[in-house]
Amino acid sequence: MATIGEVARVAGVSRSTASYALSGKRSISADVRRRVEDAVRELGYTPNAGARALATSQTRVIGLLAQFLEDEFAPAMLQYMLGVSNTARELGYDILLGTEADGRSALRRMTSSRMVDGIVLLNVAEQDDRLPILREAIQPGALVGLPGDCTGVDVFDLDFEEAGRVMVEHLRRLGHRELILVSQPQHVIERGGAYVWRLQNAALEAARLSGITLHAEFGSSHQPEVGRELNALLDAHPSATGLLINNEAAAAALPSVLHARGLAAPADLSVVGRYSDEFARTFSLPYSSIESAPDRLGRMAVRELVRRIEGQVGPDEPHVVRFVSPELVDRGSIGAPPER
Amino acid sequence: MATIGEVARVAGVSRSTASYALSGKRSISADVRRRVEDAVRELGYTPNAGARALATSQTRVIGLLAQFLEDEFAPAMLQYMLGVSNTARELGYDILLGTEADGRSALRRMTSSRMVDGIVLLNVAEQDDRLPILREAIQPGALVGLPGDCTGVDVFDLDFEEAGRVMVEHLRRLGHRELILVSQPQHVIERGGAYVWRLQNAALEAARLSGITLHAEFGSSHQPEVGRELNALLDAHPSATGLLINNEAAAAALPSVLHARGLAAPADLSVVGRYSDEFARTFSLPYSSIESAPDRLGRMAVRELVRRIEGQVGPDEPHVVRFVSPELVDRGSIGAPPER
DNA sequence: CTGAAAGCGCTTACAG
DNA sequence: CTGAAAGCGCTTACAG
Repeated sequence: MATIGEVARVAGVSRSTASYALSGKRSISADVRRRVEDAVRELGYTPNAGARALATSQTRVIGLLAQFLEDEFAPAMLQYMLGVSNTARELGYDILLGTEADGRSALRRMTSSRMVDGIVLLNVAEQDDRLPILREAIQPGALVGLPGDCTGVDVFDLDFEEAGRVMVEHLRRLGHRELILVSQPQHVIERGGAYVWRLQNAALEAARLSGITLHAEFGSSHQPEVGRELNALLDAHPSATGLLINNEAAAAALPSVLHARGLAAPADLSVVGRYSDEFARTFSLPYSSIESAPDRLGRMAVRELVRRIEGQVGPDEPHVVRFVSPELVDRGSIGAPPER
Repeated sequence: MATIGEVARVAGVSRSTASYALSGKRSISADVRRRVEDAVRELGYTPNAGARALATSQTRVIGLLAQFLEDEFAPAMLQYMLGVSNTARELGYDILLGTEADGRSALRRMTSSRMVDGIVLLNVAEQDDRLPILREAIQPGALVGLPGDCTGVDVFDLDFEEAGRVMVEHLRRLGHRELILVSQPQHVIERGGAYVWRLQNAALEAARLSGITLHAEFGSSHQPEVGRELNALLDAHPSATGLLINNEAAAAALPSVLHARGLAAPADLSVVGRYSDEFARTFSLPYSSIESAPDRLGRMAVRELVRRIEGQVGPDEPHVVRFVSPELVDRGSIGAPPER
C-alpha cells in the first residue's frame, strides 16, 4: 500500500509538499499540485487512518453505544442507530459500534484508547452508570435520552411529559372519560428508564386535572405475555373508551388482540401510541401515534456532537438539553367514545 | 492522557521495558513488572490505539457492512449485525459499522485507509458489486450470503436449497398436495438476492418430483401490501392446504390475515416459514419455521475471519464455503391437510 | 533481564 | 511556493 513518501517520490517533491498539496493547507503551484494528484492516482494512494490520527489527534470516528436489553424492544433501537450512523457519515465520520451488555467497559475502551473523537449514548437511564465514565473522558458526548444529571453532555430526547399530556388531552376533548395507559415493563423503570414515568406521570396529572379516570399499567416487552396482559386490561376496565400505548411490544401485539375481541378502532375503542412512523410501517400499525422521531433525535445528537468535536462550540460553552415536541400522526384511530 | 513514556519514567525503566512488561513478550523481573503495573494504575494508562495500529499494522477492528435496502425487512438484518458484533467483541475486536447505501465506498474507505483488519459483508448478492473491491483489499473478508463467485473470501449461508426441499417434503409426508410459496419481492431477485430463487427452485423441483402442485409467488416487503397479496393468494388458490413463507414481512403480516379470514393453523391451513427464532418471538409468530440462524451465521463468519486475520489460516489456504443445515423449529402449525 | 534506537505513516511548525 | 526535520505514541529487532 502506497505511502505519502512514495507519492512524494513519484511526484518529485518532498513529503511535506505532497501532504500540503492534498490537504490544501498552504498554497501550491498548479504544476506541483497536478504532479501530486497524478501520483496519487497512479499509486492508488489513501492516507493511513491510524497514522493520521496519531499526527492530528483526530480519528474522525464516533463511538455509538447501543444496548439491547432484555426488557426493551430491539427493532425500535435500530431506528436510533441508523439515524446516528447515517448522519455521522454525511458529516464525514465513521461509527465504532458497541453493542455489548457492559456499556461501561466499551465506553472506557473507546475513549481512553482514543479510538473515537466523540461518543453517542443511546438508551440513557435516569442514573446511567456510563455517564461518570463519559464525563471523565476527554471526548465530548451526546445522549439520546434524559438522565437525572445532564452536566457535561449534550442531551436530546422526546418531550415525554408533553407526550403524555397530549395523549390525554386529545381524548378528553373528544369526550373520553376513562382511559387505559400501557407503559413499558416495570424493570425498565427500575433500571432507570425515566421516559416511562415521565410520560405516565404527566398523563396521570393531566387526567387528574380534568377529572378523567386513567388506569396506568405496565406491560411486558415480550410476546405473547403482552398480548395476554392487554386482554386482561381490557377485561378489567370494560368501560374504558381509550387506550394509550407507551410500549412498542404492546403496540405490535394490539392488532391481533383487538381483532380477536372483535373490536375496531376508533369505533369501539380509541387508540393512540408512542412510536415512530417507521415502526408503524414495519408492524403495519393502524393507530394514530406520537412520533418518537428516532432518526431525528439521532441526527440532532450527532450534529451537536460534531460541532463540539470540531470546535464550533467552545469547551466551556454550556451544554444543551433539547426536547423534541411530540407530534401526533393521525392514522384515524381516535374518535369520539362509542355511545353505550 | 498518559503515554508509555510517562509510565516508563514513573516506573524508572525504559519505554521498551515498559512495553514488554505490558505485552509479556519477553521475560521481565518480578520487581520491574510490579513497578510498571503500579505506574499504569497510578497514571490510568491505556495504550493509544492509533499509535499501536501504526506500529503493529493491526487495528483490532473489523468492518461490518450492512445495508438497509428498501425491499428488505430491517428487523431481520439486526439479528445478523448483533451476531457479528457480539462475537467480534468476545474475540477482542471492535466493530466499525458501515450502513450507507453505497457499500462500495464504505468498503473502499475502511480497507484502503487501513481502519480495519478484516471485513464482514452482510446481505451479499449473486453479483455483488462490493466483492471486486473486497478482493483487491489486503484485508481478508467473510460473507454472510452466497455470491456467484466465492473466490478469495470465506462464505457462510443457510442452505436455502435444502430449506426449500425440507418445507415441501415435510408437508408432502403429511398428505398435502397443493401448496403456496410466498417469496421475497421480485426486486430482491433482480438485485441478485440469490437465496430467493435458491429456495424457490429447490421447492419447485421437490414438488415436481413428488407430483405436488406448488404455486410460487413473490410478496412485497411492506405492509399493508403484503397483507393484501396474501389474501389474494389464498383467494386464488382455495384448495391449497399449505403455505410456505420465505418473506419476513409476509410472515409478520400473516397472523392478522389468517385471523380475518377465520383460518387457524394447522386446522385449516398448514404454515411453515423461514426466519429466526428471535424474529418469531419479536413478532409473536406461532408458525413452525426453518431457523435462519442469523446469530450463528454472523458468529461463524467472524470466527473464520479472525482466524485469517491472526494467521491461524495461511493466506493461500483455501477459503471455505459453509452452509448451515436448515433446522425446522416446530411450533405446531403443520398438520395433516383438512378433510374437504 | 534491560536499554537505546529505529521505524510505522502521517502532519505541521520552522526556515528559506 | 517548497523542503528538512521534529513529533505523534507505540512496538520490536538489535545489542549488551
